[in-house]
Amino acid sequence: MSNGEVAPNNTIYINNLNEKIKLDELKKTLKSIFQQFGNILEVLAFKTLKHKGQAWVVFEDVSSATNVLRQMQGFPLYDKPMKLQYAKTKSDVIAKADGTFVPREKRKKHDERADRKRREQHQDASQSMGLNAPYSGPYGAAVPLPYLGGVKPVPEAPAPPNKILFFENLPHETTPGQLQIVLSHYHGFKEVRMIDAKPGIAFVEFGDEMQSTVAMQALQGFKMTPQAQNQVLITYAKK
DNA sequence: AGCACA
Repeated sequence: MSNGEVAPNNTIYINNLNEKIKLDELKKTLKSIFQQFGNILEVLAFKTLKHKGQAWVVFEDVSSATNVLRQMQGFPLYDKPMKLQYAKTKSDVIAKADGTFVPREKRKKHDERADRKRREQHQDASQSMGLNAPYSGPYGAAVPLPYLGGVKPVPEAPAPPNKILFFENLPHETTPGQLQIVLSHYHGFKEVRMIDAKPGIAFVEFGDEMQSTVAMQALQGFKMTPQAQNQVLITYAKK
């Protein structure tokens, strides 16, 4: 019964996100990981203390959200397994498309007389939570992959943009040739290097950081084969 | 833990 289940919704509510990641990056990353499930209308995240570590991903179709929920539950992102639920309420973009959107200011028009005296007596408790940027790594620490039982590798320092990308979580049987086929579609692709002693990872070089960034965002979370379990994680290589 | 509409 009251186990926290929520009715299907276009929007996925995510929590247990790594709060150290800057919102811009977080939103981009979520988008690139989830876009494979369907068209995303919006990704929202806020920095207020009440909303840290949370995000909303709005899909055009409920079925996309449902697939995300089934397939990506617990997916480790920036070192933390994501917790996914349907959002409790309809997102504004959806309501606007519906024609059911009610602007927020007018929404409390229920008891027009009951609360008329309640003018904003907020304490203005200026929570100085403005610009704390704990660190500025763009893509966050590499995610330790198979996410088995709790033992984590050392937290890696976040790497700044780099024309070389670091791929993890590849199926171990992946060959450089297979990867090259995928990568050759991206502008500026130069070469892929794999290490026999370390299956599942690869270094991929592009002409510059712009090109590597485009490829990273396009390929983030992809699967080498349809039946592959693991979704590939891509970060900038450490310099 | 925490469900918004920057």
